[in-house]
Amino acid sequence: MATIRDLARQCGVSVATVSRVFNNPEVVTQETRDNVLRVAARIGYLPNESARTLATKKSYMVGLIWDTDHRRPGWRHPFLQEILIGLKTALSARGYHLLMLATSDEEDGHLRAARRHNLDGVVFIDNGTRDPALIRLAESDVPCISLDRPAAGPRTTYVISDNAGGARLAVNHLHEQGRRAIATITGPGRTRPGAERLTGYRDALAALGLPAREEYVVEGDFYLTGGHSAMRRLLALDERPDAVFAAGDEMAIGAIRAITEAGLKVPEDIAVVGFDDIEPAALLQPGLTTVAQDKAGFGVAAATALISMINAPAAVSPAPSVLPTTLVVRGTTAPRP
Amino acid sequence: MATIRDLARQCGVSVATVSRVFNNPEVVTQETRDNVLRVAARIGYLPNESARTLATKKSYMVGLIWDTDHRRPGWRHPFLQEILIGLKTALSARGYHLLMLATSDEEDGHLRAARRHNLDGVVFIDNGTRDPALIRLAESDVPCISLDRPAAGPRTTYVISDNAGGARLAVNHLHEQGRRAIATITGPGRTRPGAERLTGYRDALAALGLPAREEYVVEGDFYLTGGHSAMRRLLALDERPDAVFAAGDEMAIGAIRAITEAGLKVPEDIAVVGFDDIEPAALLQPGLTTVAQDKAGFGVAAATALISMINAPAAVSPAPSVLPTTLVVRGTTAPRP
DNA sequence: CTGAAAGCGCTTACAG
DNA sequence: CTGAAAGCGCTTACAG
Repeated sequence: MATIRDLARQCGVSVATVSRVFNNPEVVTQETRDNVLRVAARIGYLPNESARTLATKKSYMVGLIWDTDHRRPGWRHPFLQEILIGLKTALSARGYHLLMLATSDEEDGHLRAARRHNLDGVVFIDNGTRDPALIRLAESDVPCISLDRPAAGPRTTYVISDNAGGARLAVNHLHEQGRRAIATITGPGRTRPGAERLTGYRDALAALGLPAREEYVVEGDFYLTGGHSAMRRLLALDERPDAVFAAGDEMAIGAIRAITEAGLKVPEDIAVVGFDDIEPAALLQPGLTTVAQDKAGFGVAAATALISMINAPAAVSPAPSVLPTTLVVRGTTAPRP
Repeated sequence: MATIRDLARQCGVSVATVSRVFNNPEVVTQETRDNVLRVAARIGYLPNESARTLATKKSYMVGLIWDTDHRRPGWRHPFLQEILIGLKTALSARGYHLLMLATSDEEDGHLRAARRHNLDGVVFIDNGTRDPALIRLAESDVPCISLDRPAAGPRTTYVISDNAGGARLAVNHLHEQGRRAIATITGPGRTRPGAERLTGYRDALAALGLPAREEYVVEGDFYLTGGHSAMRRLLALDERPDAVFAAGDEMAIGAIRAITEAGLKVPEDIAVVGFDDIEPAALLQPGLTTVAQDKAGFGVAAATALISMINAPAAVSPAPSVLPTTLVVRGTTAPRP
């Protein structure tokens, strides 16, 4: 591997000049610049990023903390994967690489990794909000951005969907279809998206003048099995709902299964709306009507906010980004017969 | 940030000794070792990885090349994601981080990135075999491992499933169910998994003494739409098959849809077997019988092979790993009525 | 516009 | 077992 010294020697200039050709080209004459570039290409010179990082304190690497240890079931993953791809693409476009950090069980493990590797910033994805290691990192001076979950710190912000707005879209749509007994299967109450979607559900009912029946609110877990058992509870009610808003597609699919098992039909007897628009939603028969999150938007918003923090002189946390959601109508909703 | 010099000063030893405490502890006395460690913890000393890499040429980072540009449709992604998680976990366990490389359009882009970042190795996932940039990298002295696709080079190997064996499992299972008119929807012929699964299908038919009818072999594209149209072709045959082996779950799902649309039933009229065991396979109704690939095994095998190459002195490519497949029986196959 | 020199934070023979 | 010194490959004031 040719070093900057080799290149300088072959060009008959100092290493400082070679360095300038790559980092500050406008300061060196056209002639030397061309020459250095030509020789560099010929001998295959490549700057050593470790040496650059050591000298500049800038790694152009962003850490990704994705706790893949607790192997949870379900279809949440495709959602995360799309976000991950969007993030990587957006970061790539601005010259940053993404370093997937090894999981660590020490409380300062993530922060240590960030410092050791001179990471310019860190992204959290699919992590618990209460994880002490994340809090530690978020509260440090390392620029951080959390996806789909709130997080706070001097140089920390987050990107989240308009969960309440999406829930209102779902309820309003069901109402337009003539449904009046609209139940909901919620996410875990402790999660931000779970809580916000429930708020949106309640607000929409109120705005429509529909009664708020507490027996129509059943808590799920964002997974298929939780949706299934929640739906069974709803089916056992004296006054069966004619529509269900499930706060996640997986739960919606579990609910549909419970409905079918009970000998009822979707959407004729009970209409179902989910949340997320994961890929299988379009492939089921009937297709799942759902509230779509802007997955690519997550990546772009996260990259933009993170890089602006990285380039900002001191502690400034941009406001959280709230991404709009859209309703995707498929076969699990239809006008009430 | 405390440096090794700060730490050495506070401990009253040389930086060399501090370095040894972390890299070669058995060579320093218990006493100094304990002292250095204690002070290090107190002042929060963290070794700078860029400096270490510069000095040692070892980064403990493995590059991941995952071409996410060509946004292909479908359910292939969950499969890749599970592999990715397995890989990351296996690498983490051995102290390696995974650097997701920015996509590049230069032919030597990946190789340059590997060299610039002092990557210890590189993993390819979901890339075309004929990509010149990958060939360039595979033929370099950088240890490389390709997942689910063959690749060759002085320090390159790959991990792949026993595709032919899996296909035989599928055909034998259909035969046991009393099916005799067994068709197949293949993957693209140019792909290794596509070609091998077709071979397995043919071999199994021959071993069972069933005739090889060329009209029962229809090429698909690994995606839902390809499976759908391939199935329509099969349904149009004079002698309709009573079973289909689709070389991918997505195609199987497309095939089921086509069968249903034709007014036929799965598995009564036509039994269907897929390949991959992607998550939705278990969630459809009826569940999809399929040949499962060992997704976690990919990650472990890849990490093991890669690290052994990294630690091997010179050019040695371990033999490719071939992972066994297993049949997962669900609702889309049943004895012929 | 360019060069000499110091410095980034480590590791590792080489002596002792 | 430990220290002094050189070296890894860059960047960046500071002079000129």
